[in-house]
Order: sequence, then structure tokens, then C-alpha cells
Amino acid sequence: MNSVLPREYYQRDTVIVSKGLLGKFLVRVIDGKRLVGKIVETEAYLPFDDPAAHNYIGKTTRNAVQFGEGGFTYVHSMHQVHCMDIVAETVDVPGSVLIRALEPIEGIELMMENRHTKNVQNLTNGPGKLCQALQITRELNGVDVTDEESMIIVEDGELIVEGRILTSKRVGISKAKDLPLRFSIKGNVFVSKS
DNA sequence: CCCCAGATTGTCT
DNA sequence: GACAATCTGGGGA
Repeated sequence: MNSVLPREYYQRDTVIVSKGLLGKFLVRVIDGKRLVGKIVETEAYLPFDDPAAHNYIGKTTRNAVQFGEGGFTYVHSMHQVHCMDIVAETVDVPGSVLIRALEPIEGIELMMENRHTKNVQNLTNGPGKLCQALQITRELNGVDVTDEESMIIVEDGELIVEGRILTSKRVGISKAKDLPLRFSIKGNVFVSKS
């Protein structure tokens, strides 16, 4: 088993954390069973002056966790679908990293049940899909991913060097849509399509 | 209390 | 590639 990434890992610039989380393992523990996916695609939502970020309108009940310390989950739902971020930086610096796609590693059978499909490439290749596969709902908002006892943790994995990172425009937003803040592992087939 | 926009997905053309 | 499905939080009246 890999070591859990420490708090300090997240207390850095949002873009640095977004790139750094590529190749790391997202672990969801359900009844002692581990569902594991390697993070292959992320997007950065900046702490300030980012009109596409949920923090742009200021602190609200929904986005409050973004204004807290780094290393906690931020789960929200829209269009009857859930999305999960991991909060970066520190108190009152509300940057976050949207987890857009995973490569399934462990617990694939259960992910298939949750997604009602046996197509491995269609299990976790999108922010809403991976939340369904890992049973992530908004009760899991604000979970500490640096605590081994949590139901969601992030474990150390591969270091993806700059040359293997594909940088592109963020997906599915209407504001600040041209900023190059989407990061993925070049050539990985589990990266979301659109 | 009502209205609306939104970090999506699956399906149909 | 277009579009509907249909939920939640925020903001204004």
C-alpha cells in the first residue's frame, strides 16, 4: 500500500497541485473494501479572479469547504450528477482541483455494478461518472483525504513529469473557457473525451 | 417564495 | 452534434 499524501502536499499553488495529483491514487473505502483509481485528468479552479470557479461569488454554504485548509473534498451536485474536487492551498485561499477522470485499478467489479456497465473504459472517464462508480455523494463533502481513517483518501503514486502532461482548455464551463487549466496524462485512454 | 443558471451524461438524429 | 432530463443553492422580491 502506498503512503497517504500529507497536508503540505495540498498547501501549494492550485495549478501545481492539479498537475501533481496526476498519477496519484484516489482511494474510496466502502465497508472495508477499497475502490482505487489512478488520477489521469484534473482541472484547476483558481482561488481568485476565476469567473468559472464556485468561489468567485465569495464564501457560501455550498462552497465553504474551499475556504478552509487544503486536503479536503469538495463535493457538489448539478444536473442530478455529482462532481468532486480536492481543495488546494490554505485558509481563505479557495483554490480547488476538479478530479475529471480515473484509471480503474482496484474494486473494478463494484464500480461496474455502480455504473451498470461492464465497459471498463466507461467507468470513470468523467467527473460525474467517477463519482457514481466510487459512490461519492455530497455526504462526503469536506472529508479529510490526508486521514487514513477517511472514506476517501489520496495515496502517493507515480510522478508524472512535465513532458507527459497534456495541458488544454477546461471543459463544460461558460466563463473563462479559454484558460489552459485542464491537465491530463498524455495518451491515457481513460481521459474523458469531450 | 420563485426563478434561474450550472465544473454533466446519455440518447437520439 | 444537439438536446432533454430534472436537482440544488444562491439571489432577489
